[in-house]
Amino acid sequence: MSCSLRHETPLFPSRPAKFPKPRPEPPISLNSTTEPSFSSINPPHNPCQCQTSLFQCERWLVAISSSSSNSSCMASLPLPPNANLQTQLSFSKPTQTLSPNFHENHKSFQLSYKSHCHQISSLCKQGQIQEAVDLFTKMELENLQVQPEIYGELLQGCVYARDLSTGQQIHARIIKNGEFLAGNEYIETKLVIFYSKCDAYSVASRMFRMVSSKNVFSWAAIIGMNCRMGFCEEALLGLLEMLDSGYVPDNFVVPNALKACGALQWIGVGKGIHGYAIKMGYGTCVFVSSSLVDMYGKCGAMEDARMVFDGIPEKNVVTWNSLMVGYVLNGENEEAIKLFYNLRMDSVKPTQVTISSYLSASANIGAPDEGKQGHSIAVVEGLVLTAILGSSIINFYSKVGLIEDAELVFSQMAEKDAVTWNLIISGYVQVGKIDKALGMCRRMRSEKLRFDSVTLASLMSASADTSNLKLGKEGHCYCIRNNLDSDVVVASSIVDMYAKCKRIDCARGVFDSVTKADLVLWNTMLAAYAELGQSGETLKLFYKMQLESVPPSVISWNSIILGFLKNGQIDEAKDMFLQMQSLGIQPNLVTWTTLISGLAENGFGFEAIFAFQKMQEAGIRPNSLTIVSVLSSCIDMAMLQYGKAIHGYVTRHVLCGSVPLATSLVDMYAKCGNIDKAKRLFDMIEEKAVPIYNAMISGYALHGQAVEALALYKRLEEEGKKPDSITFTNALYACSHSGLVNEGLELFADMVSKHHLKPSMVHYGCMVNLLSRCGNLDEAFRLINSMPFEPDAHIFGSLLAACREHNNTDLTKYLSEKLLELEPDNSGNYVALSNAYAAVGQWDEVENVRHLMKTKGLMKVPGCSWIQIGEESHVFLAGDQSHPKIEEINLTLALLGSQILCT
DNA sequence: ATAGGGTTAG
Repeated sequence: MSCSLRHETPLFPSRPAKFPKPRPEPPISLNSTTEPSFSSINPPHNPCQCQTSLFQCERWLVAISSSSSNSSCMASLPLPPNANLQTQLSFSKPTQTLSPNFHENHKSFQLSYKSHCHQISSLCKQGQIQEAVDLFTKMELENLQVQPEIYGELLQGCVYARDLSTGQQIHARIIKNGEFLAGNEYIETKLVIFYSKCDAYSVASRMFRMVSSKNVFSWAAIIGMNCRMGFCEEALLGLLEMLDSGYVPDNFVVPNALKACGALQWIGVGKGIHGYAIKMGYGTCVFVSSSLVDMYGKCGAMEDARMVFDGIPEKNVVTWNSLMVGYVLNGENEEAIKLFYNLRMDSVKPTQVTISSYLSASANIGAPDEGKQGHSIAVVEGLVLTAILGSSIINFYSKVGLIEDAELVFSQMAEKDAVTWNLIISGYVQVGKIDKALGMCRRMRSEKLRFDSVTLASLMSASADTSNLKLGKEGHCYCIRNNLDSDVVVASSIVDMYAKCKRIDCARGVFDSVTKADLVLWNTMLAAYAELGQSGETLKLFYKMQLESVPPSVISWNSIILGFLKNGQIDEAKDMFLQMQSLGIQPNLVTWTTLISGLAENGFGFEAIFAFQKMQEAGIRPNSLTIVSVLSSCIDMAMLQYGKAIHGYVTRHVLCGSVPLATSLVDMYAKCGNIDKAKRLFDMIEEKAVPIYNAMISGYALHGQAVEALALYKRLEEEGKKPDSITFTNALYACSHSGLVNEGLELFADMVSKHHLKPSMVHYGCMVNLLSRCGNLDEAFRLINSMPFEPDAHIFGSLLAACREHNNTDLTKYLSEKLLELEPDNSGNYVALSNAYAAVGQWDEVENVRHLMKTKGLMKVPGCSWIQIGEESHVFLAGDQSHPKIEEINLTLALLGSQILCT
């Protein structure tokens, strides 16, 4: 899989457009070419003393009021791009001359006036604001005296349509009318409501402060606007000020105030308002009680939310939705799902909100059947597939691993936004379909949607998963150019990307550049050091985070333990394991599994098994990873009986089905000496993955059953599966163990020409071993010369092992010098060395090598629990086929010509 | 009055 972008549309544009910060309101300047903003709108105290004139500002017509002292912009009228100023002016300023037959027509004018007003009103209610304004203009042109209510209706129409610019035109005409409408409470209130609803924050609040007549409606509008725009404290302050000035917050204000409490999680204030609402008799208002349910849910008080909910006699769908949202928010997904069931039983018609929340709950607990029902109900109910509903469905399918279904919904959606795209992208990333994710990114860009921090977090995660440093760097640069790198989530993903691409220095650089690190970011950096076994750096960071008042989570502790284990510091790891518990952090599944596998990998098989028992006593259910680690310890200790017990546990707890686990079990039986049982288990597995074949082949190889091993390799090929590098290591080892030179050579050739695999040092090592064991040292040396790399210690080890046969003192001397120069890095090589000395009878040297091994702490073959150096070597091979050093282990065994000790 | 997206540990 290639993520190269060379021949594709570049994912990240090299010269991105400036990334504008979202602005609630456009800037203003009379001589600027941009749209005027409202920040400089400064309504005069007494509009009737003002004269209003109109100026054109590029495409904008601006109403300017000139009072005696200064002139300021009052409102703006957008003009169509090619509008002629003159016509526009005459259009807005009808002549004052009366038509000659005015009086004759007066009666019919009155009739048409009424019908016009009625028509305007109904047009406004239908949301046809433009048509209403046209009719209104017609009335003005006909010199009909327009009553204040009409302006109110029109403004209300603009509120429905959220049409800011048309409302501004109405405002301008109100100002033009000067004396007639000045100080009209109804109009002023409507204007405040209009600007508030359109989220024109500064105009609305300024105007509200200016108007002489405040009332419950304008207060409600201002509080609501503050709430919507996230100024929750201001909203609540408004409520207090309102009460203070003697206005009585009604059942329209209370929901907004409750919303602010919910957003701030101020449950105390929320409860106060709850009390007020009950006293005022709003308890029966479904708007108020639904808001209470929502507020308690947002504050995490689900019992209270439920109590309010249960006390509502006439619930509507919003009430149900609010409670369900609360459950989802507080992680009580099962409750949310139960509630949906009750809602259905109550014959409540679900809305998009219902389905979205229900799907969130289903996605969170990975309940495919439940979620599918939600999708079906949405279809049956004929709900429109909006961006939000569609996104919820996509999120659900991708979280339960049904990416194809997510794709289908995605293709059906007419209305997609950045969230929709981000969901499908992260869905692909999560299932490892990185190319598809990148393709979606390109499509997203071609639809003129910009990548945001969420897109980049997914992209960085994709780069991390594939160790694609090039893509990662490009993404990082994009983040810098577009100010996305200040987002901690993005920063975490960048740090993780650099760490997984083996650039710990870059990771640390990015980490250090973040000013407000959160827990996840600290944990990301800790994990990066831990993975490398840099326990010192991990620990330093661990202390540093606490100095900066970020309390470590169980994840942080897990990294500390991992760091020590990766560095072989078993005692320190165990100490940390105890420390975390004394500080009240309970080890979780990951902690136990880290500990168990760390102990196993460091050769502490008994301790690993002991820890596994402790884990069960602590009531933590192991998963397949834990079992694999324990099995590797069983193999290590050749504890067939315990391995069988684990097998029983796996069967009882239905943990089967995992490929690594099945592989491990086959491996365990094979390596613990029960090859027949291994074969029986192997045959029982229906869908056999390549690693399971590898385990079985390795088992046969270890038992010297090379013919069976090669037959299995053939079978693997016949079944159309692709042998991998480990398959060849094991099969070559079988040949080498049984001295099957021709078969080995054939395998080696197959590997290169038929399966296009590049032999690694290990494969060359196997071949050298095979050739030299069969006495064909010339061929072995020829192969070494043809290798694309310098021979390593293993190769010399192999050759040394061959010296046992030849008792060639000179060659032993030469090879052992070479090997010692290379500083043999595992005990296998030392063993080979010592065996070679033993073969030529240099027992002093044998003792020297043993001593060397002891001082280097290498008395163990990696993954092998015990060896006996000398004429006979007994080895218990540890590790399953996914052991990180499996190739080395297999080779070491080949070197040793070891015997399996059967139990 | 209610709804959708991203990052960390074995």
